Amino acid sequence: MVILRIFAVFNYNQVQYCSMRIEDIITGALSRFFAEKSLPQPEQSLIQLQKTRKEFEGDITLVVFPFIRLMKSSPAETGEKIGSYLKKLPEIHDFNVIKGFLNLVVESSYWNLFVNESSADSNYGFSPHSPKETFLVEFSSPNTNKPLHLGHIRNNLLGHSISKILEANGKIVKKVNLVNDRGIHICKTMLAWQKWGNNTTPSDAGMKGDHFVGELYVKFEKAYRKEVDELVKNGMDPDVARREASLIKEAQEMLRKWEAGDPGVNDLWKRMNGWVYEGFDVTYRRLGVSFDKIYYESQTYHMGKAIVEEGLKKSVLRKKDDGSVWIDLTHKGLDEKLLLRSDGTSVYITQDLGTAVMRQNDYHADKMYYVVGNEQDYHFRVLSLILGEMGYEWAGSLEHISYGMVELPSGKMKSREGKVVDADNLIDEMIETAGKLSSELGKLDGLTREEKESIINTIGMGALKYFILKVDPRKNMIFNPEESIDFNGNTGPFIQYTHARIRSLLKKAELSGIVPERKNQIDFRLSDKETGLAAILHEFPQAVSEAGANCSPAIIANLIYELAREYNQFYHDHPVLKEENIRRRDFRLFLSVLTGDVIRRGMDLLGIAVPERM
RNA sequence: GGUUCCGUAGCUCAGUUGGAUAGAGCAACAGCCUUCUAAGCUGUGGGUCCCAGGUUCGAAUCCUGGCGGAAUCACCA
Repeated sequence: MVILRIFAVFNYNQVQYCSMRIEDIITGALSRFFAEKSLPQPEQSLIQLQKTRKEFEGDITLVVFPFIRLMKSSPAETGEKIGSYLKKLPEIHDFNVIKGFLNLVVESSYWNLFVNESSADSNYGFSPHSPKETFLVEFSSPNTNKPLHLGHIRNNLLGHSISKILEANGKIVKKVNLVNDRGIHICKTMLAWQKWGNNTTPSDAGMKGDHFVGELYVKFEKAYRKEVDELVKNGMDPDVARREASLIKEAQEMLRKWEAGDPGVNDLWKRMNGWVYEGFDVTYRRLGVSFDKIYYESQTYHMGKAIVEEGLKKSVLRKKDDGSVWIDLTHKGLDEKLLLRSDGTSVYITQDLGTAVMRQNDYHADKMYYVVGNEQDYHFRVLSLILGEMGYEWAGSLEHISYGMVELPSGKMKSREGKVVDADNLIDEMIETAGKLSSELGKLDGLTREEKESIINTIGMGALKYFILKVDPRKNMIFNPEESIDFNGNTGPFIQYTHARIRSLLKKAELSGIVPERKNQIDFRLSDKETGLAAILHEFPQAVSEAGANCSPAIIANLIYELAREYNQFYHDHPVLKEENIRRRDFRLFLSVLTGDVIRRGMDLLGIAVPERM
C-alpha cells in the first residue's frame, strides 16, 4: 500500500491528464480524412476498431470493408489511403494492410504516456459518481428451511460483484436481501422439530443453526414421501395421496395458524428462524457479502395482500367463486395467474408484489435488479406485467438478472433429496486445499499463524469465487465434486499470485532505494510484450462499463486473467529492476504498478481479495 | 404440447453491435529455477463451432427449419 502511494504521487506535476484515447484520436482523424476528400461522413457504426490479432504486426486494426463503397476503391487501396493519412498522426508509428484490415502500429510514446497517467490515477477505469441514479440490487434471497448450497454461492457472489461493478460505473447501489421466512416450507421444518426434535437446539447438536434446521426439512420430506408411498400402496391415487397425507395436512394447518397469528406457532417460528439466521450470518461473512437492507417476506406479504385488494377494486384482478384471486394475462400471451389461494393465504408472487412496492417507497430507485435463477424467468415476466397492469409506472424498471443453474454431473441439485454441494463444506475444503498447497510449496514459511491463516483464506476463497464468476452468468455451469477446483491456470490463485509477484517486485524496488520518475519523453521502443500489456490495461475502462451494462462479472474476470497471463510472460522475458536503461526500467516499474493496481481493483469488483505475498 | 434458454477441443469455459488461419485452462507428453516468487514460463498433439438451408464482400455470431439438452407453464417457493 505504502509503496503504491509513493509511486503514484511521484512527479505528479509532470503528468498531463485527460489525454485522448487512441480510439478517439483515430476516429477524429478519420472524420477529417473524409471531410478533406469531400466524401460523406461514415456513420459511427462503420468505424470498427479492434485489437490486432497476435499473428500480425500492429496494435489496433481498422476494418476497411465498410469504407470501400464510400471510397469506390478496393480494400487494399482503401486501406493504403487511410493508412498513410493516419500515419501522419504523432500517435501512429506505422501501418500495414492485409486483405481488408488496416493494422496500425501505435507509437511507443503513446503507451508510455498512457501508463504514466493511468498508474497515477487511483480511480483508473471507474466512472465518477453520478448521484442521480440509484440502483437496487436484490440477491441471496434464501429460504429459511435449509443451509446455503453452491447455487446460493453463485447467487451471492454474482449479486455482490454486480453491485460493485455498478458502483464502479458511477451508480449509487443499494444491496437488498429478501428472506423467505414464511410459507409452507418453514412449517414443514417446524412440524418436524415438534415431532422428532426432542426439544433440542443446534448447540445441543453441535451444529450450525441452518444445518440443524435443514436436517429437519429433509427428515420431513422423507417421512412425507414414505407416508404417500404407503397410501399409494393401499390403492390411493398418487395425486390424492400427496394432498391427503396427514403430514402435509398438518403443515398446511400450521401455515393457517401462522397467518392467523397463533402465538405458539409464532414463537416456534421465531426461534427456528433465529437459528437459521445465526448460521447464515457465518456463511455470509465467509463469503464477504453484506446488505444495506434485509426485507422479510413475513413483513412484505401483508403489503402484497393489500395490493391484491386494490387490484380487485380496480377490476384488474378477479375473484373466483371459491374465493381465489387471479389475474388474466392471456392477452399478453401468458396464462391466468393465481395471486391468493382460496383459503386466503398468499403465494410466492403475492409477497413479491408487496416487496416491490415497499422498496419503491423506500428508495425510489431508477432500477430494481433481481439476481434470481433462470428457473424463475416466467415468474419475473409475470411480476412486472402485473405491476404494469396495476398501473405502477415504475413497473418497467424491474429487471431480472437471470443466471444459470449450477449443476452436478448427474444433473440438478436437489435439496429435498439432500443431493447438494453444501456451501460451508465447500468453503472449508477450498481453504484446506489452499493450506495444503501453501505448505507444500513452502510459500508462507516464516509468517505468523495469523498471517498464514489470512493468506490461506484469501487464496481458498479466491479460487472458489473466481471459479464461479469467470463463467458467463446467464449460462448453466457444471461443478464436479470429484474434481477439485484448480489452483493453477485460469484461476483466482493464478491472478493473486501475479499480484503478489508484482508487490514483491515493487517492495524490492523500494528497499533498493529505486525511485522511478514519470518521463513523457522516451528514447526506446517498447517490446511486443510491453505494448501487449499496455494494450490490455488500456481496455480496462471499457471492460468495466461493459460488465456494468451486461451485469456480467465474467467480463472483468476474463480481462484480469488475460492481464495476469500477459504480465507473467512480460515478467519472464524482461528484467525490471536489473534493466540498465533507467527510463526503460522506470517505465516497466510503472507498468507493473498499473498492472498490480488493475488486478487488485478488478478482483475487488469480483469480491476477491489479493494478497501481498503468497 | 406451448414458451424461453442453451449446444464451441476428452473435460471446464472464452469468443455478444457479423470480420483475418476459432482461443484459453485442465488433463497428456517434452523442456525451463545459481538470476526481480516455478501457484510461473515455453513447446507438442487435440475442432464437422449439433445438422441443413438462407442473408453477404465476409457467419461460431443474424434468419428459417430440424436434432439434442435444460428450465418453465402449480391453490410449491
